[in-house]
Amino acid sequence: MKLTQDFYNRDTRTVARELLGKYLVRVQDGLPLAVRLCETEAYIGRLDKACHAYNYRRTARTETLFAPPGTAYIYFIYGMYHCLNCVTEAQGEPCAVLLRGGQPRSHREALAWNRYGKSQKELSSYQRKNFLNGPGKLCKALNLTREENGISLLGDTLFLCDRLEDIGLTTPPEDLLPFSVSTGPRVGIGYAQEAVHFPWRYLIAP
DNA sequence: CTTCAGATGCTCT
DNA sequence: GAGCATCTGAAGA
Repeated sequence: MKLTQDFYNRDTRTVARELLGKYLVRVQDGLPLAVRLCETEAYIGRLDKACHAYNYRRTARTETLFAPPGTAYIYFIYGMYHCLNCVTEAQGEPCAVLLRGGQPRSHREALAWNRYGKSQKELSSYQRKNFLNGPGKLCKALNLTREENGISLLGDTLFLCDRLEDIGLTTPPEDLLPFSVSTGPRVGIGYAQEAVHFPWRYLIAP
């Protein structure tokens, strides 16, 4: 079923870990584009210098992090890309999980078109292999921008669920196999002093 | 496979 | 004005 507010209203690291293997669904032109998540990172404002809302810093950008759990926090980065997060913990605690990578599970043609402006068949093997392994890539493929910042993940246009049957598809057997979780330091936060080493990156082990 | 430069504009000081 | 929770294509090994 669709993940509820109770799912997001928990410790951010727990949510980040449990989001692995879940499906991110973005409805575009009536089509449910689905991605299986395989990489996430936790950001916890009250104690984490890597978090945009460290020490409860409140600015126009971080306002979304103070929204209720189960809100989408989408920000613009490096002048070109967007990153999608799920707001977590009790409202007022500025915390989120960055969605860093996934695997396509539906409408691959639409995903390829969003990402490269061409058909799936025209992609190079390099492009295929690195199709959704980055937060900017995820947003590009799902056509997510700041337009979607602040929308609820409990609604019907952008949400997470634990089975493809929830959107009228069939979950492939490989997705039902148990997996183990790897952890490690987060990516691209070299400025964050002691928080640089926090092992708050979660991946489905290879 | 790896490294590397360059792109590009918002955000906060 | 400096820096950024990134990606791409080209070039080298």
